[in-house]
Amino acid sequence: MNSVEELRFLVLAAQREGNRILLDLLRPLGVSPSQAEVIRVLADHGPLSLVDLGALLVCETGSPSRLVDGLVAASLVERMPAVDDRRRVILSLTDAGREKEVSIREVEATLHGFIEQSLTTAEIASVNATLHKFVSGRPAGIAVAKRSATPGQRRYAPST
Amino acid sequence: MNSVEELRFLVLAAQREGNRILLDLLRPLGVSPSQAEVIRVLADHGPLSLVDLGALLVCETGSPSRLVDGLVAASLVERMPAVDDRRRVILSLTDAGREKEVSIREVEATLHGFIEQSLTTAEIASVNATLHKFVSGRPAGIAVAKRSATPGQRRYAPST
DNA sequence: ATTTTATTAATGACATGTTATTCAATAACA
DNA sequence: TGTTATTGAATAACATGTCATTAATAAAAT
Repeated sequence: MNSVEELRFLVLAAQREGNRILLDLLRPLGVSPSQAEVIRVLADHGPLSLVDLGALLVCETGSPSRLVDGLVAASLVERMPAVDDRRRVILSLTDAGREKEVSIREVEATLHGFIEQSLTTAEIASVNATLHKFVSGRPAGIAVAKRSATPGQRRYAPST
Repeated sequence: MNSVEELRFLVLAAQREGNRILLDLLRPLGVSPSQAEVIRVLADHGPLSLVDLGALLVCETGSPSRLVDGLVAASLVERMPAVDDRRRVILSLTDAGREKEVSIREVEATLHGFIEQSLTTAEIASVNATLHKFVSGRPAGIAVAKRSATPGQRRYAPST
């Protein structure tokens, strides 16, 4: 197997193994990795329509209707019709959603701890730079860029 | 967003975007990326039982019964009961499967060309080394290691 | 103003990824 | 040998990821 092919499968392997770890860590919270991403994006980027949410998600292309369905059913996300455009729906976290987000951040911190145990800061920065080159310009790359431009760790208490 | 979190999403983004490119390239062949992986593994690693195949796949954990189902339905893979152990099933490529494999290798070469346009050889080697550290010891990492230990490009003509 | 085009969200369809369960066949063991 | 434990494959169930289609609304064009 040449290096490029190995890269393909190592990226796939890293995604799968990371997802499985996250799956295990999130199981007690009753949310999936994709659902956790939605909750984190809604927490960080305020109320969003479905398309705007979709543009910030890495986990899925297109409009994440079904993904949001599950979160609404779990009373973690609220759907509100937009006042100025009745096609649009505005999504925001409920109180329960905001509480869930705190737990999700704790789980993510645990996962990040695991990752930092196997990789050095320099290695992480190097991989980030290279992968960024590959995905830049594509939807998932744009989503990551938009989100990494904003603070992931909340600097102030929630405005609620 | 800190570097570790960015790493998580860049790995996810790279996997998703790469998969979408492969999906498009494979569409004319009528096989999915996962099915293509099965065909490549069967071609390179000879007849295998379902569990042995599963151990070489990165795309899935557990025994890939359903994945193989589709390939058997498409007459690309053959199921044969093992003579010494009637629980086991021996999977091998049909003639059509071997022809399909040739096309799959061409598609992969195209994809690898795309990747090599955005990344240098040194970058690829560096990412590979780092991601390998992360997945080593885990099932998907073991699968990659086993497969990269064998020649991915066929050196001799098929024995058929 | 009316028609046409574009956008938003929802829905259905199909293959995947994961997990748990079931059943047959083999292995281990008393 | 007879019983129990383990293994291999198949199956079912549920949420995902992708794509196509549809209905309602808004925007653009004539």
